[in-house]
Amino acid sequence: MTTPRERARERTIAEIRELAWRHLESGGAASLSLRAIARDLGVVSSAIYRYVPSRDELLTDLIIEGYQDLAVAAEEAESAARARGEEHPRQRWLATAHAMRRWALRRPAAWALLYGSPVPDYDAPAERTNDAGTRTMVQFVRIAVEAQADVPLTPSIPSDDISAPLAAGLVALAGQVDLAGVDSGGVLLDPRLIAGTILGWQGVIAAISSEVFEQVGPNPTGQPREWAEVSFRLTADIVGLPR
Amino acid sequence: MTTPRERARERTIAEIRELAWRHLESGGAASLSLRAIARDLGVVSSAIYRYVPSRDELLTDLIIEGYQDLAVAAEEAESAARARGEEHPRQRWLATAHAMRRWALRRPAAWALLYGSPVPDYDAPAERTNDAGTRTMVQFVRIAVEAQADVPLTPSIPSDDISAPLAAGLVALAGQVDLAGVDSGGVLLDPRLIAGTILGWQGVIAAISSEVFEQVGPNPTGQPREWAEVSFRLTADIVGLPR
DNA sequence: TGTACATCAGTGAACGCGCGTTCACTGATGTAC
DNA sequence: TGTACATCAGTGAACGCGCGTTCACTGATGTAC
Repeated sequence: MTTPRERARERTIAEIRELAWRHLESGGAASLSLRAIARDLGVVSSAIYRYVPSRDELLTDLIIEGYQDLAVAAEEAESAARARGEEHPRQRWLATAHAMRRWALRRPAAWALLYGSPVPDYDAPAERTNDAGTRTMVQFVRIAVEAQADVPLTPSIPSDDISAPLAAGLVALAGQVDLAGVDSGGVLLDPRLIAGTILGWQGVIAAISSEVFEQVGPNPTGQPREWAEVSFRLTADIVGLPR
Repeated sequence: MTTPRERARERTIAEIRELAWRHLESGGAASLSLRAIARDLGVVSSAIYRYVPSRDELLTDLIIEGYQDLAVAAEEAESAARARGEEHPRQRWLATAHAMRRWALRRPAAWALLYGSPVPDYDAPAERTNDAGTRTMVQFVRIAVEAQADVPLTPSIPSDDISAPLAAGLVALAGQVDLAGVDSGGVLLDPRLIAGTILGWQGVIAAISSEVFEQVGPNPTGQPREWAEVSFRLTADIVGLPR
């Protein structure tokens, strides 16, 4: 049961977030300023402190919101691919990757906030951002695990490349991730599969960052989407998803 | 023939660069301030304008210097590997990648400046940074080309994955890079090799960024060097360097 | 239903801080005759 | 070798800007009796 006052409050908070994103999109995290938001809100600068405890808190909220929004886009794209009849794990993997890329191109500054260099003078509290931050990774893990249930995957990582301590570290790492909704049946404990999935996920992010941040210059190949597709296919190969 | 005054001037400029790096290392590009440098230099704030035309110019200089320093470290590491008897292209590729990683771990903020998200309110003038920025890439290209002269490489990119327009784009891209010192003999015009090298280079950078920016959390596997080695080997596979 | 009180949104001034850049200047170091 | 002048490093004040955060306050909106 919400009172009108509560609803007004919610609306104001939502508007603050929206304005914050707009500033972020145009000027980067360093130029996110509570005073500027207050100005846009048509309110005196001290008034935002009714709604936001501090600049850093707002940033943390935005980061979490960004991860969630990205993950939702990625999950919806996978569902849509399934609905379209693209049910092979590889197709779903690629659909997920392309959805992440589209999201990044639509919101480059948001992408930079999530996957660019850390914001100076700000430390993201890992205990609050971790679950949201690993959600896309979990999605890739789920795809890999479900594929594994069908056909044994052969990640393109030679077994010899992974020492016993590293294998142990990978298993421990997998244990830290919130794998709700992933029915692993113990499969995930295969260090090569964990390694492949993480590296695949990392590869997807890398390809997107390279394009968004224009590391090789603007539109280097002239065929950005296809170029991304080539990269993404390689990441699927790393995990060993059959072609 | 340099006068004492000129030498003093050079020393001051060098000191400014050094202080700038120190600030960069501790606070990121956004917190690079001419005033702060002046303070450390023991001089009034307006005096730096004797040596530096503006903040943005200084940033550009630092970026170029960073790329060059990284490239020198990478090139020296490859030479050292050769001198050690590690002459196989794959060994040299890995030695180069590891050198880049060590550089990034030693100078994380410098790495962020080069390969992190773009600095807000600053546009790097591509015509001044490009040559330095592609120098490590050229090194990988050289290794690939020299390997190709020995044994034909088979990049792990199916030919079918590259359309005619993309192939043309890749060839054009290769033409833009300063390939001084690389005797290609026309080999580089193979789009798959170009694609593989770029993706391999990109993969090396991605693996390093992931570690430096702690994208999967701090020290996720417990075996950072070995984990990097696994990633780097995959990048060598992409280019098709024989094991 | 009417009144007294509590809650909350928003105000306005202020604190203390930092920044890039310009400008007229002093005084030391170099150069030309 | 000595003097007159030019060059250059560094000063100090200022302009105009922005920021996060605190604090005592007004006035409207809600709540309890």
